Amino acid sequence: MPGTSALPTCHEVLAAVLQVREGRLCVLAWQRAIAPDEGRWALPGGRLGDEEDVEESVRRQLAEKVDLRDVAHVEQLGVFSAPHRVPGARVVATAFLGLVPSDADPAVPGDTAWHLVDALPPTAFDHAEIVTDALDRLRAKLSYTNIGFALAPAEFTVSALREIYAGALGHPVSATNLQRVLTRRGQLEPTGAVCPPGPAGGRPAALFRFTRRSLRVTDAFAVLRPPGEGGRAVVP
Amino acid sequence: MPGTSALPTCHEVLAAVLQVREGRLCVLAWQRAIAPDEGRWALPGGRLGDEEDVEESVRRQLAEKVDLRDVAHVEQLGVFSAPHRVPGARVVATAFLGLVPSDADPAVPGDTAWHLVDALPPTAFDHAEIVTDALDRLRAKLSYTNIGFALAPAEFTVSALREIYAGALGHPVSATNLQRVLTRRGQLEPTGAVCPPGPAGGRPAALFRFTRRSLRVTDAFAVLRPPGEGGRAVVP
DNA sequence: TCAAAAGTGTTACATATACACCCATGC
DNA sequence: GCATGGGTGTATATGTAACACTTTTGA
Repeated sequence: MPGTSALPTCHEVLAAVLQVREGRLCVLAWQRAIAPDEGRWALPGGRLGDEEDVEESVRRQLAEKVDLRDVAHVEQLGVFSAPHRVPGARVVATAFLGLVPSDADPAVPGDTAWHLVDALPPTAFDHAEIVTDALDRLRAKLSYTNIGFALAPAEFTVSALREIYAGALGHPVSATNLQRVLTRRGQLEPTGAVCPPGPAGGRPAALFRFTRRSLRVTDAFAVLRPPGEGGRAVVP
Repeated sequence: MPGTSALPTCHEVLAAVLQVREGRLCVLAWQRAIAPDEGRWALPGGRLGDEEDVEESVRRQLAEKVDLRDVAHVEQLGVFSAPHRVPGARVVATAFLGLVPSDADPAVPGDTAWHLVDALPPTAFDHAEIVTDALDRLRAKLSYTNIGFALAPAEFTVSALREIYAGALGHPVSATNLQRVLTRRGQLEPTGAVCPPGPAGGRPAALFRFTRRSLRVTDAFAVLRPPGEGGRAVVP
């Protein structure tokens, strides 16, 4: 049986934590102080513990870097398992996407910083690939789920939300259409409150919130939906 | 640091291999002959080898159950890592979705059989959950990718394709609309040949093929696409 | 000529984009 | 009043579902 021999492997979890900061999408990373890959930037994470699954592990380890309450959504991206992806004994990694609302400003350790995703400094091991996968996942899900809730504050104006979507997607987004699409899908509701205008004047902006703050597919069955269901599929 | 201690773990791969057989979606499983979970049905897979990544491993191991040429598509579903998901030493599993064209009839070992996904016999460990994830993934991707190529023969009539889609999705599908949608997206092209009608007569059906036989997103950016791009996004 | 199966045309509907227009506030 | 930003109305484009209708064969 070629290839097998069942040397024990270690298992680690790694998270690409994304946040829109000042309209630009950023990822959290820390700078390695020791070899291998000394000086390069690595994603937060660490060894899987004996009595936790990978989801629990990544949440536990993120709590060491940022306040867990700041991480609004975590989801698995996939396994990175190239035999020599890190030097030394074999380590298989499960990669995660984590999202932080744009109004959170968690205290991070001194070796840790936010980096613009499109100006990433040299990264350790295969971590750049994980960031790419996280970006792809986020951008895809922005179009067919309510995942925006995890990037937005609890309450926000449509303008603020527009800026978040534009920053995350990397292209301009129309506030007009964003509001209409999200409202039609039942993702957005007005809080009733308004946000006073700035010094330059202008009509006060209404405040909105996401109706749900957990992941939900809002545009399932784009085609080939079951007959007779008319509108959108209902995904519980 | 709670939870950690870094006992070495083993890593296995598991595959939910799906095929539409006689219009019904089936999954490949083998019956365990020994404890634990003796007599229950398990997904094909096995230990990760030292010099292969998980993708290579699952393809290698599937080759032991079915001819590799019969497996048209393999993709990662995710990690299953509950601490005691299998008895004894800890094993972390990477689960895969595998797809076999409906005209393939691979020789499978004596302990292995195809089962209707909606009448699955008792399964071993957490394998039922993997099958559920595989189903969800397949059904979602049928609506926004060309993944149907992996379930269909090299050439087929629209009627045959309709039956495959209906079997996989679990609900009726209109041949008329299926042809139009897939054609418009550039997934389908006529081969020029026709298939003679059966004994009951009828107009001979044209034969079609998928234009590409590797996974491709054909309906990206359902909403919130970049401004001015008009039609569909181009995904290389 | 009729029944059966395949394929096309047409209409209705849903949803998204673009853009013009109206609203509410500070100065 | 006027500039500034916020929000709505409306036309247009796209794409899918439903269904009637035509085409092509075997008996």
